[in-house]
Amino acid sequence: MSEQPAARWVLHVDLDQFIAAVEMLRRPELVGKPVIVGGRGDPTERGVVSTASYAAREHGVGSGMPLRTAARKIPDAVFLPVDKPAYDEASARVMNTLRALEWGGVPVVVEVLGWDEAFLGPGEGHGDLGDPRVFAQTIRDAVHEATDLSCGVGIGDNKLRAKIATAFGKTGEGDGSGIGFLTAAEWFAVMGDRPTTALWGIGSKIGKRLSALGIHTVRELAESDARVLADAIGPTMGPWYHRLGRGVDTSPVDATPWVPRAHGREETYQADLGWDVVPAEVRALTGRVVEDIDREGRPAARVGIKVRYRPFVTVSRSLTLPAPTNDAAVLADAAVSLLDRVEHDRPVRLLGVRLEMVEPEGGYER
DNA sequence: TCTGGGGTCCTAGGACCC
DNA sequence: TCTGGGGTCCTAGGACCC
Repeated sequence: MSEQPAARWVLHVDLDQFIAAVEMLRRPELVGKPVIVGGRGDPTERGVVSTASYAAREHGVGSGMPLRTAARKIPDAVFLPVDKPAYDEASARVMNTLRALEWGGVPVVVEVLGWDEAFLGPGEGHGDLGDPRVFAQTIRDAVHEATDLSCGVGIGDNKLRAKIATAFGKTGEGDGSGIGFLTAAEWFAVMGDRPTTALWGIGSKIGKRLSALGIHTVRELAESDARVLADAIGPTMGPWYHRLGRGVDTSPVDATPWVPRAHGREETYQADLGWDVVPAEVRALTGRVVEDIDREGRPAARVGIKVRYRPFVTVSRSLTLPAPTNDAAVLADAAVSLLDRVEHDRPVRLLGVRLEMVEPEGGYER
């Protein structure tokens, strides 16, 4: 009673503590130490942790935690600023290494997910794929050889299961082998009793809404009524969560280069901003985003701003331009005009500007 | 002690059109 | 007498991911 076609292997590659590992490559003396990368590297400033090394994670420090909280937990940790160009470069080396691999006699298909993750699938016209565990180890060896970085690999019969499987091989989360395995045959034995938030795509908010419906585990989600979920959560998301519960995912591994839909900049200020300087800041942020869309070569069709007054008090406003443009002055005027639609009675903690680009001819491929 | 910064996609309600 | 139904676009907000 399989819900899926015969296994067609998907592998998920995830670099270990990627950002911290890149920092350790150029500062070998940091290996084994609690290293925390985030913000400008000053734990007395507003900012959060981007990545903590495994040694730091042992003390309860993790991504998203305020730097000040991390500093309280590990006063003698090494704090480093985020160095985006260095991670871009290391990531490109890893992805190029993956794209050079062959599996079953033809190049693999590589779908990049971010700086430190990718899905790999068999290429068109492949021959015998052999044992996917053998290829998983080939991946780990090749990445280590080319970059000195280590990675975990998840093996699944679709992307969802491959992604979840990765953690099962990681030190601290799994058996430490570096390779995890999860297919339809193991789905309910492995995932059935876990909370719905163990699924990729269900976070704390949806987890709570599902709990309110009496759905706490992956098995309960799989056995729930998709129509009830559609009514309660929405016609698209409800049925999708139901498929997640069953481990169903038919999306292909797709190497099509990603075409960005929008670019934005936001900044949390170390000291809250008075309204006398807010318009100038919005203009400056807009100017930086215009540089990004100029590189994309498509004009902006919509402009949005975000204003945060205090933690958790955030509003956004947006408008559609009369005609698409990449004229920096016009876009800055539009962004500033949106400020008229928000309250001016309190100082500002964060400002954001977002430009949505016109669709390329023929629309987005994915 | 007090939540970054980069994104994507979905939902809901109102306006408007035929 | 008494407010259809389908569709699109726009805006604000929410949720999720890395």
